[in-house]
Amino acid sequence: MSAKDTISRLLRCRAVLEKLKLLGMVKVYSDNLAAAVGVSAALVRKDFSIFGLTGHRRGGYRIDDLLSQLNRILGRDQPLKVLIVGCGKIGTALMNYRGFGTQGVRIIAGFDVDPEKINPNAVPPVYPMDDFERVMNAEQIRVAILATPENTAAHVAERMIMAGIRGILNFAPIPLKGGPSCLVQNIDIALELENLYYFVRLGEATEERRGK
Amino acid sequence: MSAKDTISRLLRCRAVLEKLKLLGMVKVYSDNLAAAVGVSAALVRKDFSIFGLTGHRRGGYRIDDLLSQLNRILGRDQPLKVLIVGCGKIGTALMNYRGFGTQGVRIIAGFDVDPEKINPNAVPPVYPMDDFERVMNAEQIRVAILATPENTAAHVAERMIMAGIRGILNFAPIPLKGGPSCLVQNIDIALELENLYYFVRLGEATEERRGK
DNA sequence: TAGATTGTTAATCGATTAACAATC
DNA sequence: TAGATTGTTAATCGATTAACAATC
Repeated sequence: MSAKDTISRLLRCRAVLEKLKLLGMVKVYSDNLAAAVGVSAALVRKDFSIFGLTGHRRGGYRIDDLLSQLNRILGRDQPLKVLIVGCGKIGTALMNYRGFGTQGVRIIAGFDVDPEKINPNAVPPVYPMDDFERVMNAEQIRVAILATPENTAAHVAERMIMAGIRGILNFAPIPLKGGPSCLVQNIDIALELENLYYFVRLGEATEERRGK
Repeated sequence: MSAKDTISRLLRCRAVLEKLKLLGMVKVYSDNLAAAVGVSAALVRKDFSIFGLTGHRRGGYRIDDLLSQLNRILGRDQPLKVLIVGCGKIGTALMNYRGFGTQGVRIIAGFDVDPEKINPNAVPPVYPMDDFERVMNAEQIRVAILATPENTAAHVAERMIMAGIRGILNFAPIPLKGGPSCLVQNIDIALELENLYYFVRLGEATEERRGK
């Protein structure tokens, strides 16, 4: 899906632009952005043109302008509020993840069925799973991270979807399918490792062949 | 990159096949696999044909045969040994991740610069970063997970690559680029959430329009 | 002006799908 | 045999790139 890839690239452009701005830079060329994001300059301009992001012929792009246009498109007005379901190791790690603060992601609460994990006074608080629907509605949240063990993941996801969650980032070690009312993005860590390993071995195989 | 996608699909097919085998099933059709993996049957057969995986006209595929052929291609002979660099919240969570055991991924050790994190008696053990090269060579490891904070990630990655690591799965909240000797797969959690959120909002927008 | 960069169009490339002959 | 499924080819689809006129 290219729409997805286009948005990914725009998000990465935004991250780069924010860093450039902090460094005090004022303008940037498609060439610079492309190098920073790791794609071709033509593709950066193409992505921009899809959303009507414009610069100045000969003069590149004003970083401020580009950022405010990107923020309008990508929605950076309010922070992205997220719930975490499953407060085991991974869930807990994500509760206080450093990478979120800078990116405008805010973890509002965690949920678990294990009474020992509950702690409404922590920041973010951890509530019993029974409170999920209530908190979700009270805070108007539509995106959640799923981080339960494999055996409960599908069941829990169903409950979240029933409650009205529209997007799930799934860290459970089993891929889930979305549905008409809910998008699912699976993060399959074991699969990523095995995929990486395949190409590592492939590279070694071709190296050996060359070496001969 | 399709090669990457093809391998991902084959890995997912393998995972499905292993479950079917546990259930006592003997044969499977491209149709079944496709539904389980969430792609078209034609694509499953296409992926198979790229690697010469064959079944029986009219008779589908024998699960045992397919599994052993897939294992040959994807390399399931020995477990995939992995090191983790950075034993903060995320790194520690991955140290004992349940999803790895079943998939043949084995975390051999973790590393950190913080003396308080060191524990050579834990399973897996956590060593000082100074021991990285030694352990990597002793265990013949080529793939590692990077889970340090943003500010040290690039520097640490460089050290890992110098040491001879060939593949890095990067959980640090800053995308890294690979190089000729090392592949990098970035897991950018904030970006995944923002991407998901974009399409959630997009869906809501079109729903509203329909509602009118 | 001369030179450089954008914005966009057309060309290319590659992945997926459709379709069907082969065949069990 | 009749029917169903594979393996593969050709068609389609879509994303990326190349190229260049517009223009600052």
